[in-house]
Amino acid sequence: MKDIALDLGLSVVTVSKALRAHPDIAEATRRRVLERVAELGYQPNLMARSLVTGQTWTIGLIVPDLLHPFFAGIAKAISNDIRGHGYGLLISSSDEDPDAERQQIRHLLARQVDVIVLASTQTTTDGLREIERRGTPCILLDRRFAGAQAHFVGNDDEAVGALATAHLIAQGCRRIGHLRGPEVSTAAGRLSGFRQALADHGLAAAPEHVMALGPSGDHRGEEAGYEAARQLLAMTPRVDGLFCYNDPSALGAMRAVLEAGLRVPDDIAIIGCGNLSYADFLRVPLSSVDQGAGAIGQRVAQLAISLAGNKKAALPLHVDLVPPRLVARASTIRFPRG
Amino acid sequence: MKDIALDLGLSVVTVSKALRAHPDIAEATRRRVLERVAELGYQPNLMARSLVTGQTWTIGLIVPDLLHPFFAGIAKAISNDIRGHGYGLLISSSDEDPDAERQQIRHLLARQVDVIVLASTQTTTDGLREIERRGTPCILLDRRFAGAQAHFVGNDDEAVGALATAHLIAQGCRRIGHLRGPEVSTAAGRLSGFRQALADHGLAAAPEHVMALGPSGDHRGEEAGYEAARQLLAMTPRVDGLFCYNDPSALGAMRAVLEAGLRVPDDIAIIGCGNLSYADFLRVPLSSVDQGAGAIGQRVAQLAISLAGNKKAALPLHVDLVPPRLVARASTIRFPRG
DNA sequence: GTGAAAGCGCTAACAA
DNA sequence: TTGTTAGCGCTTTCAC
Repeated sequence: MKDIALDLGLSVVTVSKALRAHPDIAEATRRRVLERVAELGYQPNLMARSLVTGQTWTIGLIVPDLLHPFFAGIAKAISNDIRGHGYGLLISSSDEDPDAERQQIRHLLARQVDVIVLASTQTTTDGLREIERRGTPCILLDRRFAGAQAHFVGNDDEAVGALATAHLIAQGCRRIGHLRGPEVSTAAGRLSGFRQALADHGLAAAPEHVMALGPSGDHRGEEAGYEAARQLLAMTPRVDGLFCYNDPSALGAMRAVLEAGLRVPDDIAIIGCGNLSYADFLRVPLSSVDQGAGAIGQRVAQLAISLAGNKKAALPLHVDLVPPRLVARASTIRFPRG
Repeated sequence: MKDIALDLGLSVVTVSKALRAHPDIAEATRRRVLERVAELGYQPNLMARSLVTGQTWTIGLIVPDLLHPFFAGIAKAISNDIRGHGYGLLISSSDEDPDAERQQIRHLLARQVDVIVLASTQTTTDGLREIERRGTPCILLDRRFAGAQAHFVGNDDEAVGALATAHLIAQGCRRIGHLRGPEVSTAAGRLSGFRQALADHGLAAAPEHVMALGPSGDHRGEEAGYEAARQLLAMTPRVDGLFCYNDPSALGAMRAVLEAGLRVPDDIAIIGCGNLSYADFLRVPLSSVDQGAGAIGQRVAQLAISLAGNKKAALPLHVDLVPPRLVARASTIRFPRG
């Protein structure tokens, strides 16, 4: 295409420089070039440029499920925030499948992305080896790993658990249960925050009041929550407050409680996590902890951009814990003054 | 990297061919090469390859809002379906902003994507000119345009409207209203299907029973639906069935109806469109028309892959109308057998 | 079956 | 201020 631009009697180099506003180019020539470029609607081939500069202006994102509002929200925020900086976002959904995820990682690496952003479904840190070996900066999202040579942006999950639990305590709950999630950092953090908040108020959870939701994760969360809550209701003494790993499980738990002829929040107050968009419209609007997907996405975008710029000097590992926000609705509000 | 592979005493060419399972390469050499490649964890640079082959194995996707479950579902399905074929998905959210969308189009073009998939927010077909000029195949998604030189995959919106309306009629509604959406093909199609279904049953909508939701689109759909429904309730005679452009507006409408002391579905049956995931958990579970985002995504993926292969011989314009599916819930079911 | 030469579209050094 | 020479990492003829 530059050949075509040579009908200005210039060399390819000059045009190239003019296009990138290189300092040592005459204002007049630059004008002529830009004008002709506009006429022809010419656009430089970014691939070719990348091949020589080594920067692709591409950020790779791998999430377990694009349909999940949390990840979709993050993806949207990243997309919006990098747009103005000239970056593109290569997204793939790993479908909660560790093998697919590894394949995606290799794929992104082959495409020479500048940064990889990864909400991993792996259980080990092995999958990251290849990324490290290539020297590609990596940002872990949401789920944390112990010895990973990667940056991290996600929620402060202990704060999530503590926030929800403290709220239940403030609403007068004293026998608080927890439906805990799978064996990933988020679930562990929320459980730990739960325990911490109880301890801070001189309380403790009865062991049988902490139920695991099973490996279903968010998939069949409603059913898992329903089942777990039914078991929990059979315990004596009964819980009077329940913090659920996520909103779907909280929904299921609420169904179980209502079916048992109990009232929410009077008999049992229920709070979830995720603040899904339907929370307002339920039979009993669901209290929840908002994770701030938008904020997470913004911070990821900002970090990714700075990493993409500094390909050589690896920045020190950055850990960014986004604070959660409590959204109290009818399912927990027992005292109007709250 | 190939240089490194030259420690096998082969030429770059041979390695290149071996990697791509070129026919005229000795099985023995191929083995040696692949072995060494595995040892080193070498991966060919896809950019460099693209530069010479002209195919980038990249599909560009632009949607108005990645957070919207309809588009997120499509994106997820596309991502999953192209994965195995070696394609990558470059996604961007235009945020319902036509200018941002045009910028994204140029960006994708500069990146030499093989196919552009676009759920456009444009009102005219001008934005597509550049795509055509470049000869990049284009698939329009969801929203249709009259004279566009592009393929189309989306819902059969007339069928959406007809399906919902026929269902209301079958449930005994006779004075059916419609909250219609903005001036895009989807809203027009649903309105037209609505009218057609009524006509097919010897009915017609009173003009004052068709209310526009205003330009809010899906954004503040709930409020828009609430407002529109309140106006509708003031009319005499009152509607006994209501087909809403989307689920959020149906939710708002339901709120208005319940607040007015009327029953759903006994006094007014309500159906939306989109089948959002919360529909099951509402005070009155909401009937809806499912658009089949997954199916749309699959068909897009399939079409995109075939287009990406045939860059030279432009395929005949393909129009793929995915049939909608009725999901009847409590908000419309008046006759248990219905 | 293998390799040498040429080039994809662009930019980095240096020279002019 | 502009142009020349190289070369990014790969694939394509087309000889050998």
